[in-house]
Amino acid sequence: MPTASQQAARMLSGVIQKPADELAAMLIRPPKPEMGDLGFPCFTLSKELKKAPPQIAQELASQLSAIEPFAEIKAVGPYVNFFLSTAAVVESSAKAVLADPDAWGTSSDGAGKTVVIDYSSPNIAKPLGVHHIRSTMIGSGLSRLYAACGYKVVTVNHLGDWGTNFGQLMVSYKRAEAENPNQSVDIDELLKLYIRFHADAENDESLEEEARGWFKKLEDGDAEAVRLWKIFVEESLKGLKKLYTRLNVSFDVYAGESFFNDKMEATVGRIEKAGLLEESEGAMVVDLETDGMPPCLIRKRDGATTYATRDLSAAEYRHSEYNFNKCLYVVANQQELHFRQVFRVLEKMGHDWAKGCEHVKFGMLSFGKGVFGEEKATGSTRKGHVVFLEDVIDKAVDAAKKIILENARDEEVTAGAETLAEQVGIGAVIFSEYLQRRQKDVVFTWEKALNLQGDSGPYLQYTHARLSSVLRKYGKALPAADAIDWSRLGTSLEKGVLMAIAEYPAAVSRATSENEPAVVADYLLGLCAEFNRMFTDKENHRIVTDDEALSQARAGLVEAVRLTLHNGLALLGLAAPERM
RNA sequence: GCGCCUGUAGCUCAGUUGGAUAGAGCACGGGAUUUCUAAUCCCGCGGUCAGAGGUUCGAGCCCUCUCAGGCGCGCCA
Repeated sequence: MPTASQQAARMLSGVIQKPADELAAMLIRPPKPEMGDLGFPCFTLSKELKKAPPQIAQELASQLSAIEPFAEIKAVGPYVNFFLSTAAVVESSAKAVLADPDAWGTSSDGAGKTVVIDYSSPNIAKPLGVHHIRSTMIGSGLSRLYAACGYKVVTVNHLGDWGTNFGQLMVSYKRAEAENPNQSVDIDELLKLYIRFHADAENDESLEEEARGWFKKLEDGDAEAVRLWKIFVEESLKGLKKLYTRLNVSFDVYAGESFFNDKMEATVGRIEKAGLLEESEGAMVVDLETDGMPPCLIRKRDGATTYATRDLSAAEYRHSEYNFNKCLYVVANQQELHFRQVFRVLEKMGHDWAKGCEHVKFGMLSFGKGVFGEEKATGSTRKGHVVFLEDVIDKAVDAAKKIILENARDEEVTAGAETLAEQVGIGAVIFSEYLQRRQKDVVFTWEKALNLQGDSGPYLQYTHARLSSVLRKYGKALPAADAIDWSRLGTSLEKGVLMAIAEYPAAVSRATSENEPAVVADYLLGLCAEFNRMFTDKENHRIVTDDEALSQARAGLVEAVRLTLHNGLALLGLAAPERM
């Protein structure tokens, strides 16, 4: 079925000597709905026709007669504006949703393609801080977005489970164990050990040396070092997964850095074989001067590999294992140069597939005034300057619970307050990440984190609860979409809601192509605003009325909004409560 | 010094590939509930789109330069 733009372009093509696709590209959306749904600017024609744009618009409009999908075509200033008929809008919105709710917003754009998404990827052995929410939410949003577009998605958590910090932990643990033989190793205890190490190391430089020694032991396979490492990893993962579950986040694969320990030599061999490896200042590097970048360090002076080597190895592994078309790295801005280097080296190695690798970068999270004293601060786990993600979630859940109990309108809400508070509080935390485009830096404040009103997750969830509530009041099953008399809809508020519904699939595909889940969040806020505007106009837009046909059409509209919102919330990982 | 990112209302942000009078939320002031959920909605207030040039019939958007902030630039990851 041709889109409205294509149809408008075809009609224009009949009265202007220009190909329809060229005209379709010129169509724009008028700034206000009263002005029409599509607009054709006449400025460019002005030159060749030697007439004023408004005159051209008049003449064109008079030559066009409004036939479906348009109800009216008229000149407005220098534009020819097209007004869609309500019937046409219903076709691409309410009817489409109700016909197949699960398919609404999905596409087959990515059919047959695989995308690997590397996200969250925290350094373990310490709990997640709020800043981890960025990669975690952007990545999980993208994984659902790509799945909705028909891609096969493989999500990977590239855990930081290797490095000298484990040596530090071992030193700290050994010292603690000497004082207390029953020293625990749960996640909270590990953090204390970490902080303690850095506190102790300030006064005793030998500790750093000792930590490097322990890490060396770990690399050499020393039994005690390996035993401790395994315990640390296991305990960390336990805490981590608990939090992921609450956030509705999951991974297909946990392949941490240690996983590539035995794979890097082969990668270095391939780099060498490609003639890329050269010696520089005692280290082995790949020169990237012709690419305008500093050299990529492959092997340190002491022969050890680097994180670049590890990422090269991981990319090769991922490609051979999953044969991806795209491989996304949801990692902070800071690593931009690193990934540019890695991708370039992969290309130089002859890996054509490296073109499918993409760094999905995002801005930094810092702490606003009042979080750690009166100045802005960047997080430093070493100083104990962390806001734990779990604390943020818990506080948000508490705040939600308080409001739920204050506002509880019926027994069922009160009875389900615990579960609901968890859904709403976490919804607020998740959604706050989607409130701005990923490239923006974020300043964390408790006030923002705990906001449950305005542009927020709870606002969307509240709207969903309202929609559900009206449908309960309507109380009847809706017939098939074709059996509903949609012509009963037609007020400007109703049309606004229908138009908003119709835009959902485009929002999903744009969010995916731009790797920007925030587009969906933004869309949902707009959809809810449209609905709430209509819903609060109780005089003219009552849903349950004595006029059965009208009620049915409006209930159908409500259900279409609800399903769209439901699907959108699911994409972002938010629960869609039916009461609150 | 070089590279990447950001700069839009007091604050936090949108702005759909260059089109019409630049939009939301928060904050502030006013208003809406005898009837489907007020975590909502409506009205008002609020703008030199960082600045200067340029391209264009038309620029928040494209080009150049400047300014401000963030991040990065081999042996931490």
